[in-house]
Amino acid sequence: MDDAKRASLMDAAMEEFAERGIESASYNKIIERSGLSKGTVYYYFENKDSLLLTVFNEICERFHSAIGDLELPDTKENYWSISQEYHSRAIRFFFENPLVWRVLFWISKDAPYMCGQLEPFRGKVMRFMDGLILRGREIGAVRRDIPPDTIQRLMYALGKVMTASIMEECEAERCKSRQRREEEQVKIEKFISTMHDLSKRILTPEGDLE
Amino acid sequence: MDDAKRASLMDAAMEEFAERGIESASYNKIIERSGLSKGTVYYYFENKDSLLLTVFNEICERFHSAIGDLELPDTKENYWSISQEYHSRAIRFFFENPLVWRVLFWISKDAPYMCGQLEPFRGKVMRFMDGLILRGREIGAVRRDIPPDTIQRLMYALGKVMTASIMEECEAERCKSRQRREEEQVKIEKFISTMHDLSKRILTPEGDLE
DNA sequence: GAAAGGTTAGACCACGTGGTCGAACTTTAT
DNA sequence: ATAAAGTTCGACCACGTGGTCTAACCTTTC
Repeated sequence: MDDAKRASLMDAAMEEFAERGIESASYNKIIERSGLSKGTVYYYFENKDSLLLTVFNEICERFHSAIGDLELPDTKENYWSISQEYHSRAIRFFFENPLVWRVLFWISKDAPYMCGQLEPFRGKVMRFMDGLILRGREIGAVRRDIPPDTIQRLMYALGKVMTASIMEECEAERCKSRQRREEEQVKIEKFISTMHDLSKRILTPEGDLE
Repeated sequence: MDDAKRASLMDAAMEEFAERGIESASYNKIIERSGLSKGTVYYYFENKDSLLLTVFNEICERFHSAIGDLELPDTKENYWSISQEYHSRAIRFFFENPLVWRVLFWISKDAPYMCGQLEPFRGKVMRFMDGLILRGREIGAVRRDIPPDTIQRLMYALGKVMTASIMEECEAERCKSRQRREEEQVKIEKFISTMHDLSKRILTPEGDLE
């Protein structure tokens, strides 16, 4: 498929998905937005799901390359600095790609709808985080009295709520008082440390609480 | 409207909402499920939204009367016992009304769709929790470095993830090994204390961490 | 008993949806 | 130059949706 066409289709899909969510997004509307014809789009993507798969894959790759390589920690002390670095990179990426953030936000909501088809791609985005938590358990940085998958969900929920809060706040500020970029950076800085504090509090095993 | 008819409509609506979520629920399907005719239902509820409003109101009342009256705490020590009592009652209620849990789950997802029309009713369910957090701030039981509404969202997310986890777990156990009710109670007991521990960790102000 | 008002039933409508299809156009291979 | 393959187009279809409307049916009132 022609690069320009592909790009305009991806953009249209991202916008539609971001605005209306995965389930509510209309394939017809996406096609309309892209400026391509129905025949063309259907020629390459038999339905909305297969298009979503491609969009999601692209998102995952962008995210993955934005995070770069981070090694799993091998000591407790190591754990927290790596965890913080990860949070830091992730939040910065989302700040620079708000559309991606919204699409992921919706995907995490509508997840059951795709019935696990997205799992392999989700893996790319989440593998590190999942692995981090498991490793944390092994080296004693993460509590063991809560099942790993519950911990994972907790951390995703934490990330989601906190990121949504800070993004909304900055969005609002930008609208009304067009705050300077540096101020925003300070806020993000503080946000990251709050995130870090929270995840540390939640994860630390009983005995290690100071 | 006839009581029996009203009840069958409410049941149908609850089921449909619980299964498919608020947005995806089909008013047509609800009507069909209820066994009533289109004319009848439209005679009382002009659209899906107004039906949802009624359903939600009923849920709120049930929840509210299940929780009963709890006073807001006036000391730090008081705070945690009341908070735990609230969690305990809420989780027990949801365990006894899984359908209600699912509907609320969806509503919290699809909330923006109703554009705040549900707010006054939500108030009934959440007022105590919201008030508790604010009071906690005042009496120094809850940290002040995170805005109250972010804290609230955090606590809802925490409750949602944790409740979902425990309910899924019990559901699964029930299916495969038909575990005894007492075992389940023990699990719930443990779950409540974990919830309590988590919320305490998250909320406690910096200086007060032991 | 008849008129009036409240209630019920379901045929009907317009619309947006996902999806198909054949004809036309473009590119490539022979 | 011609045939074949690849691509594009948009009219078209069946379906489920929210919602309307009239004719009939009760129930109450006079």
